[in-house]
Amino acid sequence: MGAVLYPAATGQNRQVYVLVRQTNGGDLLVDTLDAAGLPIETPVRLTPTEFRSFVTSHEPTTRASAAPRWVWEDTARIYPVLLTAGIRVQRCQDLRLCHVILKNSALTATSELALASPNRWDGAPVVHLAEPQATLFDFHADRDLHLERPGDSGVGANGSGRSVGEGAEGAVGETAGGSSSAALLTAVNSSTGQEFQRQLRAVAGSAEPGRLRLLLAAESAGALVAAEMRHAGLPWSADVHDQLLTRELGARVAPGVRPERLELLARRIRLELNDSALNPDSPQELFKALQRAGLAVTSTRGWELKKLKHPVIEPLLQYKKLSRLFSANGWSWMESWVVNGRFHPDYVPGGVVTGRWATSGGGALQLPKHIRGAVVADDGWKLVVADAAQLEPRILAALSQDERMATAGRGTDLYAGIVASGVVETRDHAKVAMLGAMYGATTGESGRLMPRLARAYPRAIALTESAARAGERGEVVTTRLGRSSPVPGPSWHEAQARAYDPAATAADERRARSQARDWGRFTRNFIVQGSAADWALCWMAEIRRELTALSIPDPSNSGAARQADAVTGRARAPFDASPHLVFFLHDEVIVHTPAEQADVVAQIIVTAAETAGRLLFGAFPVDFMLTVATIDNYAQAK
DNA sequence: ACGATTCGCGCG
DNA sequence: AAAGCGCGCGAATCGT
Repeated sequence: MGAVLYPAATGQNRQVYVLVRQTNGGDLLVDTLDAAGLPIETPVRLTPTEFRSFVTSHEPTTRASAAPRWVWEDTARIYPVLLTAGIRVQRCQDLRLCHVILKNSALTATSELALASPNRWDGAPVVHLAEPQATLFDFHADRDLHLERPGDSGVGANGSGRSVGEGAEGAVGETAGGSSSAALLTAVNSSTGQEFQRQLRAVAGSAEPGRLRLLLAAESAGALVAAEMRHAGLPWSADVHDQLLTRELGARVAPGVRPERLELLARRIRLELNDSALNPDSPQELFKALQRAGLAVTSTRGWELKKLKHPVIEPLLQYKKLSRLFSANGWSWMESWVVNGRFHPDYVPGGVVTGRWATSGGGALQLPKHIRGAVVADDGWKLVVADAAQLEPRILAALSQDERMATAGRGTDLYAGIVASGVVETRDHAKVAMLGAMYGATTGESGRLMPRLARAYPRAIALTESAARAGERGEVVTTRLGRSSPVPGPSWHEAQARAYDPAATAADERRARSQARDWGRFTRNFIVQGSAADWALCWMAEIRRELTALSIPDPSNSGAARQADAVTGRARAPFDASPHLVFFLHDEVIVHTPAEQADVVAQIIVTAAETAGRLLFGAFPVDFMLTVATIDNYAQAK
């Protein structure tokens, strides 16, 4: 395997960590640590205001100086407050997210961290804001740093009304006894400090410290990006959106009322099905009405209805389409999530077991294609939209070192390359066959085409198969950078055990086999989807780093302007003047940029993809092709 | 009445 | 076209 460019633990560029902890009183305890995690300066206790100044003064103002890595428990909690004060940081280690990775990774399975009995670092994920307005937009600049976990106010899970300080640093046993400030000021004695030490040791003691170090850095960078994207928001034209809704649904109506077009369609459906009381939103009622009309359906799913011939089908499909638009992305959605021309969704880094992000509000990852025209760049600005083409097959080629598959995708659409190699006849077949290989299809067209793929690309297919077999045995699989799949739950193991019992019935065996195969399909997909997520995080982290560098003066470039407002002398808001990420969707990013910088941004995105490929796979010759478009609104992409 | 689950559909 | 992976969300429906 070629040399892989993982970051070194130590070296010329000595890493400085700044450990940030919260106190009961709202102050912050800040320790500067060396690369080994040992204190190198006297710890300081800062008020929130002092902390903001501290962060600002420690972030580099030129490209020549290295940024510290801020080490804190939870980026989602602390970083929005800094952003609101106009402060960005370059790097961090999010202990909460990194803990999850290290706790589960097969690469650190024997570490002290992984073997420890469950503690507060294994707790439930933070509760995210349901209403973005609550703390994000009502924030007053001179209000004190506010580190409460938003969802914890009111009725908590245990109803105890546990204070922030207790949750963060006290009342967790580790600083028990003397919670004097002297004790709290000792980094190594704090829960946060101890956790950081455990994480450093887990990485250093693993078989692949370089990969894990990269993964933790990328995951943490993702947490920064998620907070920044939510803060900046996706440019959103409420006017365009409203016009689209009005055109499709009719004029806006009061909540709880069906818009005109929906109501008319509902009446037609009732008429055609001869059921004057039918609620077309009720699958149950609809199913019965369809049966009564003599339609042999097994469900009310759209794709099943599409195959039928009956006067009700057309209005019904139309109704389903429009009611979806109305309920998922209608006016009430706009009210909730679009503020001052920006869509502020709540991203959840690490929200998916594979390492993909999830959302906990706003549904940003399910933004329907037909409303993307409402994503409109500001005047004088552009959207640079980039999509990693056929990312997962390319990841599979690299993971399995399948040079023939990599060759099929070199400089071209990978599916087209498979066709050109004579493996299958059409691009569609190539795509269906590849998806089948990565998802574990056994039947249908995909199942039929798979064997041809296996003959042409034995290494790639062997990898997906071995991942599936591992899952069927209940084993763990691991992504390129070290994120491991969860182990199946107790009911899975019980089902397997039952099948081996002498008294097992045929049904027991069938159930066990079926569940084993289910889990195999999960692990089969996990290595590909998860490694693609590894790649995408590195890609995005690289993009972010380079975009940030654009706004940091280059010391060799004399006369570079400081990022300050000429009139007030105060730092500019972080995102109102320079290119920044505004959207991320698994294998796609959008950067909002002043028009004159769009070309530079596009180049940064392309270079970042190459860098991400090298970071994961070293010299292995696989292309990560992008489609890049500089446009005014998102509907113009592809 | 209200929380949990199911259905259907949006995205990759 | 509609199986094969991963999600979130809203409305209806189930369960207590």
